[in-house]
Amino acid sequence: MSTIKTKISPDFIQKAARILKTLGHPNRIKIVEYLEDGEKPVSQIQRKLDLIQPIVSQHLKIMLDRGIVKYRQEGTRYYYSLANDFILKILSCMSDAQEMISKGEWTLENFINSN
Amino acid sequence: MSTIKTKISPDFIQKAARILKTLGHPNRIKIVEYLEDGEKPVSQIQRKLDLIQPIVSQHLKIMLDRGIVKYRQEGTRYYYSLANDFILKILSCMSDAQEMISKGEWTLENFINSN
DNA sequence: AGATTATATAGTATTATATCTATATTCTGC
DNA sequence: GCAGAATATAGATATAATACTATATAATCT
Repeated sequence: MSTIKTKISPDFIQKAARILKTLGHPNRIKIVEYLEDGEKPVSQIQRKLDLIQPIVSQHLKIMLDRGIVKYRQEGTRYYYSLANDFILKILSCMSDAQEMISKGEWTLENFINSN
Repeated sequence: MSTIKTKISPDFIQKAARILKTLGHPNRIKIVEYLEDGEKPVSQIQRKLDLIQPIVSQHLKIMLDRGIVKYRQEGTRYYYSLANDFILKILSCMSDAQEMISKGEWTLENFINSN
């Protein structure tokens, strides 16, 4: 019950929404998590997540455009990495949520009204 | 450069994505922020955010279904509030991001490849 | 130069979201 | 019971996101 007092400035709200929306996809979360311990070439991400190559490239492009990841090219390999460690804070926040939910302190889905 | 070490369990990733995606809309962020200091009836949210009523109700419904908000009915009024203060942590995380960006420590958009 | 590898990009079909308008529901006061 | 207020819900439509297939690019190796 701590008083958190958020204040996101009105013109930042659009950007904040964009960041959250971008992270709001399972594969992109997985990619970010996988990049946590350093840069990885596309092929390695692909194998790790068991996805076809264009899917990986497309998700990476989305995250590139939105400043979530960056890359470094070396020959024919593109090494992707997190543009900013900050992104991990959001994920670590989510792993806190996971804990709350597993402890039953938060019931995520409203099953009465579930879509 | 702190080592954050996220670990979100594979079966929680879907849920995490859903939460983030749900918050990934400007109006929903605004609603959550507005609910920060306590429950509010729909009409008040509507006036505050300058939106038409069905839009507000629909966003509230989405967040209700996903366990972000809850409500309490009193007569013809529906008082909505945050289902869990935890959501605010995510927003406070975003206000940190805002600060980083304003300080130039993070360049969000990749303007070369912007879509 | 030709073949191969790694990756990006284009095009497309499918599905999900968002917004709007219109209408239904539910409660209250008369 | 009727009128009005507050809110929900339905339906239509527009837009965006996703995933897939196919193809292009670009570097490397022979």
